[in-house]
Amino acid sequence: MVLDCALVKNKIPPATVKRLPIYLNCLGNIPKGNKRLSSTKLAELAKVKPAQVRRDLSYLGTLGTRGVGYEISTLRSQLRMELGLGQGWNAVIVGAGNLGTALAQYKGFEEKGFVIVGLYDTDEKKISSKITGLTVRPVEKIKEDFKSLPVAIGIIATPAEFAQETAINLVDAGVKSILNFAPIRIDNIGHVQTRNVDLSQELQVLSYYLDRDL
Amino acid sequence: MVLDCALVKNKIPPATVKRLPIYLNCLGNIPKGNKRLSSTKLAELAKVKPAQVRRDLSYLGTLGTRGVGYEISTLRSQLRMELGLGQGWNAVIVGAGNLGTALAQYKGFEEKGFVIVGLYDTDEKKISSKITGLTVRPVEKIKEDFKSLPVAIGIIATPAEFAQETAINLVDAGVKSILNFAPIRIDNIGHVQTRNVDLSQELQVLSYYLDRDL
DNA sequence: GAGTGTGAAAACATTCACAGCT
DNA sequence: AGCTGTGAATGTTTTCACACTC
Repeated sequence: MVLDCALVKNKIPPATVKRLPIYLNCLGNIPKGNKRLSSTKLAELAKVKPAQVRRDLSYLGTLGTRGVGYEISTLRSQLRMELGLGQGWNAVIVGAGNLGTALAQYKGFEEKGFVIVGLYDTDEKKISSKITGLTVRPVEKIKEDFKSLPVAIGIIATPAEFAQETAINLVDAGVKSILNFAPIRIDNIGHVQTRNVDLSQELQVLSYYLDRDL
Repeated sequence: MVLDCALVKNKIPPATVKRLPIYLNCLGNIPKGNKRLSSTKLAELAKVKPAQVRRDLSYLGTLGTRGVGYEISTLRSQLRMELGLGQGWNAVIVGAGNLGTALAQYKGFEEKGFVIVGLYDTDEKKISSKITGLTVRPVEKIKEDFKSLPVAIGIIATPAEFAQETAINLVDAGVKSILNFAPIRIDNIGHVQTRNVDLSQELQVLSYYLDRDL
């Protein structure tokens, strides 16, 4: 018989994890003053079925009140906690081109509790310039910089050909996970979780549905 | 009994559709000279199980040769055709900020058969400037421009507050689908398929797994 | 022998429908 | 009356395992 270790967190299904950020986002768009909301209302905002909302939220523990609904502020902090967004993860962006700059300026990040603490590039012309209050630093300094300020997440916004070596640098410097926007797949390196975002992928999926639906 | 209409395309499950662009991408990274590949090899490149590859590809019709594998060039064109990428969809980008510029320059798009034919903004200072060979035009001209050159896909890269009205403009001008990068959800408008890409969403999912895995 | 295509099983995800709380 | 939480039903996706082809 397996020992029921106390550290085993109640596992939330991946499909649900993907929706939690959406719910969190929807809550952000609700006018202040509203204190509670029902699964039906949240479902409408998030474009899912009410039963789905209830099932998803039930994985976080019991949050709602029968007959009444969910208290918005409680729900918000529960979602943030569950997603691990309470602690303000430090992140850096490698690649200060248009994509890197766009990401550095992207509203969504700070809002959700990610603090961009560094911006790196190899281009002499960009180094030392300032973008959104951050000074662009040379990539060689990554490891050194991380000694004084540990960074959990590395975001790759370099051209495809430098993405792999950038990933290795980041892992070497100690990041815990990597988000890659370069149009090339990067594999998990050791224990470091890597997620690849292919900006053209969604467009291709759209394209598939373009000729069939209706 | 339901009439078996000839127009009914053999439906491909959504989970499979999402992987087709990944396979296509993997094929692009194979050195020329290789003529065939096995499901095991492709699975390795795409980070899925071999059986998954075979099942997915089997939805496209019989493509492989038993005992031999799949012919790379045939498979490529089949994937492109199935995804509707053969015809070079026209697309425009609204919002010529950093994100819009990054998207305009993004290698992945042209490669996959999307042709960015227009770039629009409201900012006087940006209008008439050139980005990657495209002249930035005022958003008011969208409808007029589309009369001479029909555009299937509108890409929104504006700040959140202008995203909704941009979507309405695009639909009014005749796009068939919309890809939204602004950090706000846009609903399907009429029959126009809308897909929302939240750049911070993946980061939030990463964050969830940051404290549990290992 | 090597590698596909596919029934059948297993795992996972969504939805229904209703008991139970406020 | 209104709305949650959840067993049970249904639908979808993944995986296994093997008959079949080259």
